[in-house]
Amino acid sequence: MLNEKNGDTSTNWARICDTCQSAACTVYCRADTAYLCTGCDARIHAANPVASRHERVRVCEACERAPAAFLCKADAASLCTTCDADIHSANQLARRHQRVPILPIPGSLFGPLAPSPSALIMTPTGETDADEEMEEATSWLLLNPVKNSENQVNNEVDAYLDLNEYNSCQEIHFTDDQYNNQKQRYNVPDDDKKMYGSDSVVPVQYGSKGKEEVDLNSFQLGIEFDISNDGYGYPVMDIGVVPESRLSEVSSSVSQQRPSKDTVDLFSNSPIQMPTQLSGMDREARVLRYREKKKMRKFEKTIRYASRKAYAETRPRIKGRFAKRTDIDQMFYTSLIVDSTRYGIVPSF
DNA sequence: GCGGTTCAGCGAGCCACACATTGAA
DNA sequence: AATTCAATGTGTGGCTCGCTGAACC
Repeated sequence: MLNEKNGDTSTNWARICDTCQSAACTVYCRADTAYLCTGCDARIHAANPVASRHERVRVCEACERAPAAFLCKADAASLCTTCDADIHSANQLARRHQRVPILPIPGSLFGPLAPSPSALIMTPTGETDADEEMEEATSWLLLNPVKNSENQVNNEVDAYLDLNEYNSCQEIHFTDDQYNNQKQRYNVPDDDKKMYGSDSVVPVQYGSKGKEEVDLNSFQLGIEFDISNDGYGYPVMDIGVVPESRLSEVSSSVSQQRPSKDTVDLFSNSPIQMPTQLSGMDREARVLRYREKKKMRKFEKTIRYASRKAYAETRPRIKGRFAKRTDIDQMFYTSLIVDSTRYGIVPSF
């Protein structure tokens, strides 16, 4: 994974850090035109105020060789333009994956790198499991006002699809300036314009645009871009109306990371528009995507205690089951005896 | 069309034990 | 009220096995 010289594109090995030449790079610094590992990034960009302003972007999770330009929410992965194009041109379903531009990491924060956007999608920073469950339940319940037994399944499918597809169903055309800006930033091939346009992925530039416009665009798309304190911009999906009781509970912890108030107001004041008619193909694609997502959701697992995970991973097993350490010791002792007798060595304990 | 066989995929259950939680002293 | 201690409950990952549905004869 690491046996690769910098700049060598002949292999699929991950690019190694330009500085330490040992660890796999995790970010790309445009100002330095350098790929850096987490440690070197923190060290270099904490050196002085000028360096701390360098904009960095994460490295593509697929090829691990180029700066990530887009975040695919369906795959929960940060991808460079090449991998994004490759992966999302594979089939119609993949083509419909929603992707959002990745905003650069600000230089103001140091220490451990903030979690990757993809990780944030899975378990957004600062959110508890209860928050996620609430979001999920809310996203389902709010969009399934009528749940009778006869149409429940269809309603669930439709509602879930509609919520997620709402963005992509809209005819969104971002301006050439917007597109060119993003393209210039991430070297997006011209061919991708149509692709991203069809996917309704609107590059959002916080630097050049007012917050109000961004919010408007985000609402139109149903995407709320979260510019948290760590500077990562990532979309927060499926955040609907939060019950006030719960909102008050979570607002203190969440308020620093997302402008949830705006979302609540927008959604509560503006009824969500649902697509009225779906063509056969469209619906089939939606159902496929629904199943795909549901499958993914089923396998999603949140680790509550990392320490227990670490223990479980190091714990001895017999046929997959956790084994008593005494058993393992006994096995070790037995094997040792066998080996010892084989080589004529008598163990002394 | 029906019944039997084979195969693949999926999910529940199992295991030990560190750690969290709870209740009593 | 605060602290300590013991008892109980929980969560963790890899493997196996049984169930189910599809495919085939």
